[in-house]
Amino acid sequence: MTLKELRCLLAIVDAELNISAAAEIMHASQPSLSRHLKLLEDELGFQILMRHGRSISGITPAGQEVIRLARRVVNDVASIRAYAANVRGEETGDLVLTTPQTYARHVLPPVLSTLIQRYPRLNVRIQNMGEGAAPERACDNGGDMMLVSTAGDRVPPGVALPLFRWKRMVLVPRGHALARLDRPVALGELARHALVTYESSRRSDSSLCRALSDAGLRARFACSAEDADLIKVYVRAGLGVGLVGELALEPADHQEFVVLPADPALPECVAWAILPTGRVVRDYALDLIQLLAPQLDVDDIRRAVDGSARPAWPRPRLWQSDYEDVGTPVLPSRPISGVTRLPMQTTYLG
Amino acid sequence: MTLKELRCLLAIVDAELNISAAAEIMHASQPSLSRHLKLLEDELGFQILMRHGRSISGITPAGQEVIRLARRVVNDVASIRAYAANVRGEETGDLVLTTPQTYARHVLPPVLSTLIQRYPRLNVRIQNMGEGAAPERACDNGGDMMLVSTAGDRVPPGVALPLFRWKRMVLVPRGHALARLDRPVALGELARHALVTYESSRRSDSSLCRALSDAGLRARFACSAEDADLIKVYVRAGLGVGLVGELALEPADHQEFVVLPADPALPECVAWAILPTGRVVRDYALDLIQLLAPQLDVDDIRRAVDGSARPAWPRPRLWQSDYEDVGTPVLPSRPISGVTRLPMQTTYLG
DNA sequence: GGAGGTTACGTTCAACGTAACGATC
DNA sequence: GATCGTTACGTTGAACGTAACCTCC
Repeated sequence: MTLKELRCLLAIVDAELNISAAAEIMHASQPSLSRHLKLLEDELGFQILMRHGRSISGITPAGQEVIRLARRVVNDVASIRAYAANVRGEETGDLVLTTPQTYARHVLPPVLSTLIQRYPRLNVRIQNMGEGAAPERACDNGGDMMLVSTAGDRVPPGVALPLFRWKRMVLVPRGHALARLDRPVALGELARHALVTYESSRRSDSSLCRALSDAGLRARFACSAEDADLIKVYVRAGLGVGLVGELALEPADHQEFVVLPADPALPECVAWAILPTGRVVRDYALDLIQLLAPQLDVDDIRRAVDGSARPAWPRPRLWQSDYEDVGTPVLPSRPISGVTRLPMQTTYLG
Repeated sequence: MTLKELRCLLAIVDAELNISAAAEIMHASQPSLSRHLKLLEDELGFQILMRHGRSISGITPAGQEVIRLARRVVNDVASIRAYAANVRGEETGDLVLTTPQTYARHVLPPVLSTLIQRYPRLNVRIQNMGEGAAPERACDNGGDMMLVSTAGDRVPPGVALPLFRWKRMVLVPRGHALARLDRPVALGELARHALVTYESSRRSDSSLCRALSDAGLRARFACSAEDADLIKVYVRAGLGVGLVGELALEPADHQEFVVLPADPALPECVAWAILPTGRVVRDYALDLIQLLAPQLDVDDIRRAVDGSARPAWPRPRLWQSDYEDVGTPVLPSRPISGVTRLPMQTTYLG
């Protein structure tokens, strides 16, 4: 069994069981992958993938488990590489973020700007994700970090770091019935209007629906989107009362809309960073977390990821709406890596 | 980076940094290992091992971490192999047990006999271990399972399965002052005599010492051993009052000695099986656990090992001294493996 | 000078890609 | 007949072992 065989298997699986496509991705010939797969199956003594004659049609039950284990192996190898890159003080690499649109649009820009200033050759890739969706397959997608919002207690698997808290705000066009309130909008008032809010709030177990049903009320949705900016568009178009994260509000929105706090009974949301358990985290990924949540301790994070401790995280601070006004975010002093960096040529004498 | 390189690194480390010795173990030439190590170090960009000129003198700090990660990789690969062997219904393989002498001598014989009957080609290797020693490096030694005793709450790392409980018994020669008691020996009486007991009970945080000091008493040791049979020898020689696990008592001992229960204030001991977290467990290892602790659920164990659940284990039963009298232990019905076994030639159609 | 690690070199075999083939839709 | 996987085969290069070399006790 070789790493190459395992990587081929995963490539084939990730290419939706198309060997030719997987071969392209791996920059190898198709027969080569075919062969590696066969070798692996021969060694294990059973089929991993099911065949319809000559085409691959699925994964055997045992294959599922093999794939899970194979993923662990290649992740572990990636960890060694990442660790070495940290030791070398390498400042290049990939950073694959899976994040809801709201963070990508309203939280990450200044933060990533600072990060890229520090690591000019860093390659950040932002993968969009539904506001609250895909909590299960958290970090199995190979990404380095996932950002999620929760209002309840269901934290997805992996190492979950509470970054900051934020509140939802009510958004109505000037001249709307609620516009003259000048105080938090009560749950009852929310229930009386058609709402325009996040897709994820529509689920009956969402914090919004639960807060309303706890008060004996029920939400009525005019329209929902995954994207706070789209929500604004529909509020502007008069479809209903908007309910968005304060993160998404910019100065111009306060000009155009009337923005009111929501009933305090509507729970705060928490932004979490989810790190894959056991994988070594690159220094720049920790830097990103530091920028998002200065209250977190880097060593605590490392210990949590490698499983050697289960720290009690500090309560996250409230997000300040106009991040830029508070000054450009700063990076902690370097190096943050847990080990002393060795210049490559140094000969280590005992 | 290849698996071979990682394996070479570990072989060198495990051969106490002697490449030549490691080469012998790996059935390869010494320059080959030397080369693999160099390739790995070149790829990582820093030294893993420290050199005094041409001899290897130690491990760099970063190297320690690389070794830790490398161990994880090769363990994970071993897991794939073990899983495949389970799927194939393979009944051959190694089972490396690390166990205190008492279990090896008094608990395992009938159990392993049954196991070997079921798996005639199984290769069991028993590694001796101090009665309570080496709790940290639990399963890092590459073994499949570790048996330990605890009387307190300090359970070593890994997946700890409570197998059974046992009590300590007081052992005195016929004619000894305590011999006519015919009732449990009180703590005060124990403290008045020189004791002959397990090495591990000598530690000031042992359950024996704690029980005595809680009663304002202090133990006096005449002699201690890791081996219950040695303890009997010294009791026979009149060195003091013996204190041994009931497991270690055989019919002949009741003839020769006077055996009395110890004060109930002396806590019961629990026998634990420690499995390495995350490693796939071979079916025969689970069978062994079943024989030792029929109350444990096989699927619970699998879930605990792969990290997908953290079951509440049932309270272990009390060990019965004369195991053989209760009948030969029986194995659960087969197959216990979590997956359907595939005959090797079967073509899986989707 | 011996134990133990590195360098040099020739050989071998494993892995790759091209091309031909087969099967399935 | 187009798509996709397998088999066949020739070539190349990576990895191994032997032997020579170095170097520190």
